[in-house]
Amino acid sequence: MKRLPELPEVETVRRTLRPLLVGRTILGVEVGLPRLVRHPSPEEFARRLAGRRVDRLERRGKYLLFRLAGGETLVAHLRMTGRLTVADPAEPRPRHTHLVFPLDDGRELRYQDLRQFGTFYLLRPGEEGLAKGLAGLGPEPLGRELDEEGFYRRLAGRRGSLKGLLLDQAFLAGLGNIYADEVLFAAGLDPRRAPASLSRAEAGRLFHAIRRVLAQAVRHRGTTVRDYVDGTGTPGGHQHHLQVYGRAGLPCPQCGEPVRRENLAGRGTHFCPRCQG
DNA sequence: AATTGTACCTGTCAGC
DNA sequence: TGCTGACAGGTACAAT
Repeated sequence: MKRLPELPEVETVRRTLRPLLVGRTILGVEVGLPRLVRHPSPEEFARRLAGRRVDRLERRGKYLLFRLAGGETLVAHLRMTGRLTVADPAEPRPRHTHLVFPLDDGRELRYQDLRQFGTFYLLRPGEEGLAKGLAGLGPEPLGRELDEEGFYRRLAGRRGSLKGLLLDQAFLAGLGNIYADEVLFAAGLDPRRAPASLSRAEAGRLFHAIRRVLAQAVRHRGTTVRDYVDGTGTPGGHQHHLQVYGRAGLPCPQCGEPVRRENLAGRGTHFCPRCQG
């Protein structure tokens, strides 16, 4: 019940890393935990990465995309406990530092990951399919490709619960356990509801709650419950604004009823049984 | 075919 | 006090 970078956290990492990395050249990479490098082999990964300049830093769902000169893309996913930070090599490396990318300005990009779940790819143009999760992502919730009407139509025929739906990256890219719960509270919808049972008005409420909650969390620079820090090592501020996540048994901020915690779609799910009817 | 369950990991914490 | 085991959750993959 305590961590995880989701869309707002990854977006904050992108924004803080961008001025430190764009225009810099990656001199090489020290791979301390080869398992994290999914494609190509760790040796080829290091060889092809050396000497590449970072042209742009983008985000897709919870993936960070380093667009490199020459057309290749370094793809990073922080999963649960990954941290990407730029630091001076003279600073001692924190525990669980598994990848180190020296830069041409004398600093280095470090990847730290307590639980070793993170994943890295180096892809040529057209190779996006090799990162399966990335290739299968649904629309960006804060982008323009999705509108209220299209969102409503996509609910039809979906089985399972609203909670499961919001966690499905192929349905919508970027929500994780914290924001799924916060969004459903903001929309006043029961996480156990069947997606196809939503009225047009309820779907509209959900659609706008998703965008409102995510945008607010980005403004707060993400949520830090334990592990998350941005590209400069700074924690986020949205944890002070959580309404239900991590508040099981505490009073609902809206009606005072104790927040309930239940296992749903395989995840701890927090909701107010009165406000989320 | 879509959905559900399990593995992957390690630090934390409840309970004895 | 110190140990054990359950738990946390994003995604790949197996199973249903």
